[in-house]
Amino acid sequence: MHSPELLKGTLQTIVLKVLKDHGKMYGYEITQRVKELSDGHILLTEGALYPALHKLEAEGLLNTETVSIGKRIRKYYTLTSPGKVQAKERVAEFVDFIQTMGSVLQVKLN
Amino acid sequence: MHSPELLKGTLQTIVLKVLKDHGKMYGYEITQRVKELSDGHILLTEGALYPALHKLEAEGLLNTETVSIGKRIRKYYTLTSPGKVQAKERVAEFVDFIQTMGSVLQVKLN
DNA sequence: GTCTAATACATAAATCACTTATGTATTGAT
DNA sequence: ATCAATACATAAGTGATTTATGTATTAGAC
Repeated sequence: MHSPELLKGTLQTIVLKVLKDHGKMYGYEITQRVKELSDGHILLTEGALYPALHKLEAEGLLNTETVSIGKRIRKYYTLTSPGKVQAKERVAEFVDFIQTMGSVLQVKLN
Repeated sequence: MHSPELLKGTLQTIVLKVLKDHGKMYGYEITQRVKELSDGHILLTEGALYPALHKLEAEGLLNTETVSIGKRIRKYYTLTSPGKVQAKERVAEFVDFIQTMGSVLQVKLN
């Protein structure tokens, strides 16, 4: 894991983009996918993820569909149309931020 | 300005690296330099900067030298030896973080 | 056949960096 | 003279995230 400080403010961006790239997903699946994509470096905590999902849903960026797998419950999330727009915007904003930080820290990112 | 969320956790890294690159600097000067380097995108607030400087000093990463310019006071900060090491580590950590985020968000940074 | 880890959701209290607000005082510009 | 910029500082409030806790199912190890 990285110093978790840096991760602050990136959770929603990560969730939106991962959902955009992988379509319908449920919470636990998102944590696993992000763990995979980050090579074990980013471990989303449930205490952060679930409230974030609820918030994004309340803002109309996500739709939910609850499915029963045997006796276990899964809540699948998908992006709404505004959600797709937001995903794009958030990623663009992040890239922009990185560019700026590159200038300030005088580092090359590639 | 960017969404300020993303900036969280980067303040110490910025301060340490700017001090490493520009040598002896005082607080206000740091805000101006960062503003310049970031093309006006990153505006450090005093309420964040001064406490951060005090904290870094308390941790032994910075040395201070108070100078009177006429009747105005300036507190110049320089990196200590551990401060230089930290500057390097923090930047490396940030670059690492960016790399990881690039994988998760599937974006190319360059 | 039972115990542990993994799966899967959820919420509440505590933390902590940072914003916002406020304060003091000097200097330069109009 | 007045306002903006320079230059420091601290305290209250905010809010995303961590940590802690809770419930319940399923798969694998021994």
